[in-house]
Amino acid sequence: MLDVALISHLPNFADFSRVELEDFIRQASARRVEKNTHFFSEGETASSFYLLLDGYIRVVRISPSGEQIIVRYIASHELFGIAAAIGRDTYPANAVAAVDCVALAWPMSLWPDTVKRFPSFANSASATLGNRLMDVQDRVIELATEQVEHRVAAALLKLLEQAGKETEEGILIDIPLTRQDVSDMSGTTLHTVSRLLSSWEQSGLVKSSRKKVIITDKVKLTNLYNR
DNA sequence: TCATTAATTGCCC
DNA sequence: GGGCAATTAATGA
Repeated sequence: MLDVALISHLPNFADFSRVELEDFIRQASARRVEKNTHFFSEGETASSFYLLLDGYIRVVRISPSGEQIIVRYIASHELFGIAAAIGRDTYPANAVAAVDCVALAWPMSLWPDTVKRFPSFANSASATLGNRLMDVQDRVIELATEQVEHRVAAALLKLLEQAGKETEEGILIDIPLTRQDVSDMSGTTLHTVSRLLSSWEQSGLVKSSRKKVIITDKVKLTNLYNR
């Protein structure tokens, strides 16, 4: 039996009564997904919507030429797979666990009624979609106008926002992240990312090792990006 | 220890 | 900047 405490503190559920929340969570099922396996794939019938409780998810699309593009990462407490909210009956992208993940899943058939009954739920879903739309727009502009250095810096700063964790050395991006991953996010190659990270490491902006990036000077990295 | 996967670097376009 | 290859490093079975 799932506990309402898992979600009761989230703004999505602000106007659910205790009973309504209990009823809602009774209809959820917990889904554990191992690192590097799919929650769902692009084009699949969207039978559930999800709330990520723990972990990080990569949203991935495959370009016509077969290259993988990381569209974004999803962090804990975000809704995902909300195809119904944008009037689709299939998922628009692949959702892959970047680490071992736990999420709650509800049947998509509950979506319309839930949105109707609970403004807090509807509003936070809209906000989530709105934020993602803004991110996409930012990235379109970046890809069209910015230098590679700026795009890579922007990708790292975005991840920092979502998955930053304070450590003694700096702020760690708390997701296993290869050079390839970073290049799949910023439209460049792993070689260029490797070279950039090496030079940034020399000038003290970041520290990186295998699947790990720590930002040691966020201000300088941000300035680099704003130039 | 071995096989696999990731990262770095140099050379060339 | 990207593509490629050679090499080295880290990791996990």
